[in-house]
Amino acid sequence: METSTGQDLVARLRADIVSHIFMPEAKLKFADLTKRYDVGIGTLREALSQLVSEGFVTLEAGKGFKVARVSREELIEVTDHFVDLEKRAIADAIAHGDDDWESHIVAAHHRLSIIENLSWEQRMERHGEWVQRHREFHESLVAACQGRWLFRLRTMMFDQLDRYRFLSKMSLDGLGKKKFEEHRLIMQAVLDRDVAKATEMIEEHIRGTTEAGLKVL
Amino acid sequence: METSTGQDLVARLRADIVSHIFMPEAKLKFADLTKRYDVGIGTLREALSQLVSEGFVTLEAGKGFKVARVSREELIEVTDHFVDLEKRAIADAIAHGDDDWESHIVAAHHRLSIIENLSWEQRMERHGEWVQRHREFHESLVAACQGRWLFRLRTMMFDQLDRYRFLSKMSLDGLGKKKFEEHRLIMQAVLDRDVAKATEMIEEHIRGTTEAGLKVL
DNA sequence: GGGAGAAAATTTTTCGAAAATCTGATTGTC
DNA sequence: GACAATCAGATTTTCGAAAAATTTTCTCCC
Repeated sequence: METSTGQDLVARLRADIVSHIFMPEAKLKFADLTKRYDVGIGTLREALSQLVSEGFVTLEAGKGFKVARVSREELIEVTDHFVDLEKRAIADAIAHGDDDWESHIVAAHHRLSIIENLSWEQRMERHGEWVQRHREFHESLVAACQGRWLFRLRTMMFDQLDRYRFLSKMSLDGLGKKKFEEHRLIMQAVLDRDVAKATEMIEEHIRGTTEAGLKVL
Repeated sequence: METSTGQDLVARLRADIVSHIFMPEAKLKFADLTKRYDVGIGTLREALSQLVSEGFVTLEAGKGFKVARVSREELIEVTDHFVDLEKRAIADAIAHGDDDWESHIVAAHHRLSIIENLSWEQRMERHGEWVQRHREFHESLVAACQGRWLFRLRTMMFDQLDRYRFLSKMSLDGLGKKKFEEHRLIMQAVLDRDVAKATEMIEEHIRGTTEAGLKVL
C-alpha cells in the first residue's frame, strides 16, 4: 500500500477546503469531522496540523482549528509568487526534461482534456476530479525541475491558488474553452522547449484566472 | 497560557534537529522521543507531521519518521531562494516599517550581541539560545514586511538554513567576530532605510555563511 | 435590568492501549 | 546454495477515553 489513512485524509480534507465544502473561516469541529471521514480524533488532529503548515487551516491554541480566510490581497500576492516560481520551474524543467517527462505531460493533458470537454454542469459535478487532473497536468510540466525546493514552493503556491480557482469558476463566463485551449498551447510550447513562449503563456494563463477570481471577491 | 504543549514540542524538536542533536537521516523512534520530551505518542506524532510539512523530517508510510538528509545541493538551492526572498522582504519592510518596528530591531540586536560577545566555547554551550536570538534579530528586520506569504516563505528558508549554520560554525575560523560586525552594519543600513545597501549586505552575510558550510559538507 | 460569579455543557488537547504493519531471522523446499 | 514461506519481535498507526480548557447558561445580588 502506498498511501496510509493519515496521508489520504490530508488530501481529502484539502480537497474539501479547496472545493469550498468548508467555507473560509468556518470552524472545523472534531465531532463533525470524525463522523464525516470516519477516522479517530488523533488521526484527524494530525491531518489538520499538517494543513496548518500548508496554510489552509489556522490554529488558535485552545480554541481549535478554522479554515483559513481568503482575501483579495492574498490572491494577488500568491499569484505573484506563483508566477515567479513557476516560470523558473518551467525553465528548469525544459532544460533537464527527458523523453519520459514529455510523455507524462502528454498523458496528463489527455486525462485533463477528457473532463474539460464536458459541459459546464458536468464539470462542476466532477470538480474534485478536475482539480486533481488539473493539478497533475501543471505538475507534469515542471516535474523535471531539478530544484527540489523550487518545486516544493511552487507546489505550495499552486495549492493555495486552487482555493481561488474555485471562485473564478463561479464567474461562469465562457472562460472554460479559452483555458482549455491555453493548456494545449502551453503544452505545445513546453514540448517545443520554447522557454520564452512557455513562460509567457503560463503567466497569462495564471493571471487570467486570478482576474476572474478577483471579480468574485 | 499562550503556547500549548504541542506547539512547544514542535519548536523543541526543530531546535534539536537544527542543533544536530538528531543527526541527518537518523531514525526518530517514538519509544525514545516520548521519554526524552515526556509527552504522549499522539502529541509527538502530531509535532513530527508538522515538521514533515516544514521539510525537517521525512515520513515513509509504515516505516516511520526520519530526520531529513542534508546535502551541498540543498544548501546551495536554499541559499539562493532565501537571498532572493529576504531581499524583497527587507525592501518591503523598509518601505512600511514604523517606529515600533525600528525599536524592536534595536532590542533584538542587543539581545543577540550579549551572546555574540561571549567566547566561542561559551557560545557553543548556549547554541540553542543563540539560534533563537539570531532568528529573532533577522526576523525583526523584516517584521514590517506586508506580504504575509513573502514573510512565510522567507521564514521557511531561514529555518532550513539554520541547520546548515550549525555546520558552518564547526569550521571555527575567526568568523564569529566578522558576522557580529555584519549584523551591526546591516541593522544600521536598515535603520537608515538604505534599501540598496541593506540588501547587498544581507546577501553577502548569507552567502558568506553558506561558503563556510559548504567547506564542511 | 445589568453585571459578577458559579455551574454546566461543549470542545479541545493529551495520552496510552490495541490493532496493523514492518523487519529480519529461521526453517523448509527446489 | 539460492530462494520462498513462516513466524516472533519490534515499531508504527489508529483510535477513543480521560483530563484540561473554553464557552455558554444560569443564579444571585446590587
